[in-house]
Amino acid sequence: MEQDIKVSVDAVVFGYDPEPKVSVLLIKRKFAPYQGEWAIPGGFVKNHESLEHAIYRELTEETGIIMDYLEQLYTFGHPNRDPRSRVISVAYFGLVRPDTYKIGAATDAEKAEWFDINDLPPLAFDHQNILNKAIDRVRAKITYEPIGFELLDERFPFSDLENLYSTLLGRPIDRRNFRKKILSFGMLDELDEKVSRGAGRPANLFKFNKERYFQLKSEGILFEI
Amino acid sequence: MEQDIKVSVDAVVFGYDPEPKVSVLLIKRKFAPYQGEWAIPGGFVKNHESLEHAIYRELTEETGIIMDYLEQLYTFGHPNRDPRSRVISVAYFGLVRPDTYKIGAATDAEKAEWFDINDLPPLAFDHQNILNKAIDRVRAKITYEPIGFELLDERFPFSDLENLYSTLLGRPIDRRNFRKKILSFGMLDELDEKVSRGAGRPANLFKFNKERYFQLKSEGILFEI
DNA sequence: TCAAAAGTGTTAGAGGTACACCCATGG
DNA sequence: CCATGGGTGTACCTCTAACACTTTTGA
Repeated sequence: MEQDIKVSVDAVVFGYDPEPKVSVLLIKRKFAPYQGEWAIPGGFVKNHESLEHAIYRELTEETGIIMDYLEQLYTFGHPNRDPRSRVISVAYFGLVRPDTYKIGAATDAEKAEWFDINDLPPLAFDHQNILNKAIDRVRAKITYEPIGFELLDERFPFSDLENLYSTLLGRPIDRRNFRKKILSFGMLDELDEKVSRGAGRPANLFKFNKERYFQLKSEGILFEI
Repeated sequence: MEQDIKVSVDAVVFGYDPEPKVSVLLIKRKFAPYQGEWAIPGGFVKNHESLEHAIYRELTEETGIIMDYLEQLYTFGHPNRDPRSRVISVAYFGLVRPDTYKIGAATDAEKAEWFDINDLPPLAFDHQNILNKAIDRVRAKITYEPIGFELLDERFPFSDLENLYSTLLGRPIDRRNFRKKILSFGMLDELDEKVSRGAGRPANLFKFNKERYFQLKSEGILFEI
């Protein structure tokens, strides 16, 4: 008997809104099954495109967003995960910076919206599983690879980084120890620029130095929180 | 245009032969393409079986081996990775214990053989990529999860564990510090049994206590080398 | 001048790393 | 009795974790 299995790609796209909260991009489904329900963006792979190309294409079509970081997460293949037919889904997770985030939030054309990861609507298919796995992965990954910077503006005050980590990890962090540790890696450039956000002393801006990171990595010096 | 993509599963199965060396199970292909060349075992997924079921089935059919540990690795989907048509492969890696290992080595029925990971033949398709990724993953994973025990007999002398780690990590380890650290987790039961292997003082046997491991894990105590 | 956020050092304790000799057995 | 692999303790040093006050600005 001929194999009859469809292949789709789906992406859990994270954004960081320095309220602080971590958000996920969801779309409202236009067609059955699960019509009118929320789902993570994605769709079927075309015959001659790569999986990465497919996910970029779908995200552009459905949400207009462009990710700053993308990584394969897991492949979900349970035989009954789609009520129509056998569909396996190669899931990815993506990270976007706040400026992109803002644009995405305005793109109502396709009915895409950001949701706080602690306040999600019910999701179509097995998308809650996918989302849970993505959250676990991001949480674990920010402790040993510097992917957190992909959720911040290119130039950011140190407190944004602090808040991102303590929000994602779900626990308070010691500001002094955290700053000491991060700066000791020498992967951040301190800029001669300050930013003031309402009350309080203005903060110095920092920039993640990717070249320096790769150099240090090749010397065996690892990022780790 | 209708989607026409095939889905296969492939598994990189590791065994540990306390020579010491780490081996991978390969099969010699019977049919084109790449007829007569070595490849990692795998095959097409049936319409109504799960991906895990598919990989277990294929491994039984092709090599007669039963894995002690299996984990999804990555999904390879480049449009040209199979010369016949579009095929995406969900890759897994598996670990087997030496007793299973021995049986597998004898199962010549399907022309399956073990190869030292440092002395491999050229591989069909993109299987070298898959293998590289699997090796990287296993190497990284044994440092933060106790999967190494799935490569040893249920009861093993401590030196087997030492040799496994130093072989996989590709560097010498300090015997005293390693033993101190591993035993400090309290995940190993020391048995009242010794084993003698040729010359030298007989070694005490140990056993990995899985229940204790999960208990400690739930208390937040993590395995880490 | 007050509220709010940024910036900054020290100390005690835990954990990691380096290191060498004796023990038990088989041949 | 000798070759081979098994088993063990200590000291230094680095890294982590705990902890509170001063500075700079906007309102």
